[in-house]
Amino acid sequence: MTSTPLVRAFSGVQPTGRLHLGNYLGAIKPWVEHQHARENLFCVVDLHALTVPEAIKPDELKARSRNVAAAFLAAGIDPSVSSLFIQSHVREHTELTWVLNCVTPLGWLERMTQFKSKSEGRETVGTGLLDYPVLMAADILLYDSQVVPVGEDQKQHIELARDVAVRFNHMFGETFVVPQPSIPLSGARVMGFDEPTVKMSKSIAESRPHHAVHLDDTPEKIRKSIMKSVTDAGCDYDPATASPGVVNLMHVLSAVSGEGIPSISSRYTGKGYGYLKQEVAEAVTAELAPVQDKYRRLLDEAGYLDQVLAQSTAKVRTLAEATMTRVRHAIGIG
RNA sequence: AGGGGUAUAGCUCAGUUGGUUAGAGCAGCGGAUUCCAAAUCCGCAGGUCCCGGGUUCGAGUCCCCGUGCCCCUGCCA
Repeated sequence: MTSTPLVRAFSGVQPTGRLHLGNYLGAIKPWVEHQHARENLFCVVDLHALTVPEAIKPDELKARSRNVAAAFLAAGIDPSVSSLFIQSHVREHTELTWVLNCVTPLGWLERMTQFKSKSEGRETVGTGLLDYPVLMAADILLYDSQVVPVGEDQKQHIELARDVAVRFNHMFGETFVVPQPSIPLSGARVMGFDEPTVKMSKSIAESRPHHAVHLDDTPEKIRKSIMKSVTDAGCDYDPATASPGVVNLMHVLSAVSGEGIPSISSRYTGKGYGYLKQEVAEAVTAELAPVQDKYRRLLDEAGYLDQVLAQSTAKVRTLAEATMTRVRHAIGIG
């Protein structure tokens, strides 16, 4: 049986902070639902987690990387279909980064908006923070990735990866596949429960417990965070005019139940927000329960997780080695 | 490299001539209130006072060494 090769997609997730409902509904769940549509490489990018050295907790980083991988499996990523591996386990990422560094003009990095916003106000900025987009380019180019599903905030980084690939190809001959950004699969954009005007964020959630619902939260905590979520003094469920917090709650409910926003809106018209919150809390708890169950089992008997990671790593390493051989040959090293 | 300034709670900062248990505002957490939230009120928690030495009965405070950051002046095959 032969089939046309699937488009290869690369997705990275940082092992910083705990995964939350926004990560789940916005990214993981849609990935699971569409994992047969293309060849997916899911990479826990622990090297990217080093870019803010003040935040590195060496004794926790390994565990966090494994936790993220376990969460992916628990959410339904099928390791026989998709690859799931940890970035630092494939050494070629760092080697390619150095080569690409030498090809990347400094100005390209200095004008990255994420670098500017992340370095703003910080006392010291490590070189790694500036170099972050090059590491990301290496991640993508190493596997001849054709598409990279990212949100608006990461689009500039994909463009940099393209620019670097084109520049290298131009200087040293056709070596890299030039990747395309792709709209992430129709994921919900979940806003912070305590501040519904900003996207739910792992870093904010670390200092504000009720900012997010985490994948490993207890039902009591889930309920509390949702009940405490910010709304307004009125009673408006019209998606066009309702306050951000109410709209966010309706989106979350829609994402887990599949019910359309207009239907939810009309069901609750005339009722207090408390009732909506209760339903959201119950729906989220029910949605997460089986995932949490599997997640705990995976971490309890770590053998399976390690085996999955080892198999995926071996598989993707073949791709990485092939690319690096081309790169070394093109540029004259190795 | 030299000179100066600075380092205290998650953030912004107080902290007297060296003196009891290092404080405030904001943020956070819990409670009251509210259909829920907000506002308000009550309460709670949070610190290696940058690291290491020294002086002293006693050091956040004084001295020395180191480190990070900011400013100035230089050096640079």
